[in-house]
Amino acid sequence: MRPTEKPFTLTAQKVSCGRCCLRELCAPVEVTPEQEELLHALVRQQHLNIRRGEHLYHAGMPFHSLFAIHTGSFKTYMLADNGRERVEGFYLSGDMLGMDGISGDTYTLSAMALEDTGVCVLPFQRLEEITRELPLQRQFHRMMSREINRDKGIMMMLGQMTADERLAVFLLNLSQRYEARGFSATEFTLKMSRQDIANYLGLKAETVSRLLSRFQDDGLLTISGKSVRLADLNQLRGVLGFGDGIYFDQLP
Amino acid sequence: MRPTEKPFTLTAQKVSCGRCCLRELCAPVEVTPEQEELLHALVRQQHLNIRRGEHLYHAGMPFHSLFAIHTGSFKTYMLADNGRERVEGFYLSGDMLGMDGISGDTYTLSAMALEDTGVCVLPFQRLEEITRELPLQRQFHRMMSREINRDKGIMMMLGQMTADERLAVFLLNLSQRYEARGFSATEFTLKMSRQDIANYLGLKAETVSRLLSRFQDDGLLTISGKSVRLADLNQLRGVLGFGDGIYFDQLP
DNA sequence: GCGAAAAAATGACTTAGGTCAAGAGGCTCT
DNA sequence: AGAGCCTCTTGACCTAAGTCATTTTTTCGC
Repeated sequence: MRPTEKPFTLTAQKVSCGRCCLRELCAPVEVTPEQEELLHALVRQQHLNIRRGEHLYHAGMPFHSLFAIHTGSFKTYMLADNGRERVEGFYLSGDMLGMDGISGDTYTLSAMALEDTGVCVLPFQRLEEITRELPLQRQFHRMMSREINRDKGIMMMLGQMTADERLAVFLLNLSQRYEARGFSATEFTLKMSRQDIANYLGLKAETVSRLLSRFQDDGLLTISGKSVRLADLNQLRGVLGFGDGIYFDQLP
Repeated sequence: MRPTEKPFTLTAQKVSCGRCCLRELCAPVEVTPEQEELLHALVRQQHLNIRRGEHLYHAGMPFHSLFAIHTGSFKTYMLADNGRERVEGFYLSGDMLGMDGISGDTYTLSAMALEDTGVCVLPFQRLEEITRELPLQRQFHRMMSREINRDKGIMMMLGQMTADERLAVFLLNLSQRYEARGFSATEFTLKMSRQDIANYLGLKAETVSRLLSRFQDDGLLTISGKSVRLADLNQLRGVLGFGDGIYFDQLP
């Protein structure tokens, strides 16, 4: 999986840090070069590399920072008292992670890397200061609200959709997000296990397996292990019987 | 349904506006009298009375304000393209409404009054200014994050819980929220229809009806129309088979 | 306070998705 | 490279919750 678009020059790479790590935060905002430098300074401050299967943070850990995913992907999940796990979301490069921690002193979710990853650490206090100084406060609030609306979309799904609708929404959403990152919208790798997908969708792994096979039989997609090729996006949208998109308010 | 605690004096009533409308925002923060006056000015600016069944805002309407519920309660819901409705939440007095609108220029949900209500209008731009000036920015972020975590809780529920667990969580959550507002934790009125409860919980109205009857047969509660009396909170918690509380991170 | 209309309760029956079990690939670690 | 362990797939069967239909209760407009 690699970008289908222009490769980065060295200068572009530097810019890409603002555009990539923090793109969710400052996407459509105009900042002066000095302000941009301020942001870069924040981002550059601390990088982390988390290996596949390792945690970026655990539920209950003291909250100090948000994280911008530079490369790789994460799942977030919570563990109920009785041990039931619930996968809350999948986060790709450019997504912001850790907003669950803002409301308290600790994170409420755990974040596990689905592959080897690189993240930028954004000390929250400093970030609050910067968003206050730069014209980013509104942007920051938008970002949080987007997270709220994303969750509303998932609730819609979990509350009302059938199993095949859920899987279709999931695939279309991934497709859309990869596309927004310059990757192919129709061919990508599922970094997460069937079990994780199922859990996220409120289903069982067997059901996801069966549905993937059925979608393949119906010519909607080709799947082999973790690699999917969406053969017919429109037909896949057809599974929903109506427009999609509202379900996962993603980046503008 | 009336507060079980001390009645308000006139002065208390004035204070109560900060404590009631905005309690979610500034609950544990110490503000100077002048700052408090600033807040009150914001709150006093515009009041609305919305009658049962009327809307406070519709999905798609331009976003300008948040709303603090002074008295009464609302449901928020979204309508999918195909007409399916999804109830997203129930909001009681003191709750903040409208955060779904922050991420865009319009509200993404609709908010309908479940009874005759009074709300304070909080122009968002002005609110952002105030939270920046007063030491409330962090509080405001907390409030938004709480909304995020609340949704995570609902997702947990919709994704993994059985019908009776869902209903038990729902009732316990309401109980807790009424208690936090000074009402009885065990006797209250369901302002919303069975249909709304069912929709919110990802069930069908018939299932909710049957479960309420079964809970009554099992001695967990007494229900008559819209009035519930939770007879045995612990037994109700027992339906969950484990601790509750994490599912609906409410006010501190 | 009355009658129409909506909401709620209840019963009979159906079904989508879960459960359990067994086999097939496909990674990882030496 | 090969053993062992996951993860995935597939089949057979089961059950929780949904659907549909009917009755009862509540609500609301006049």
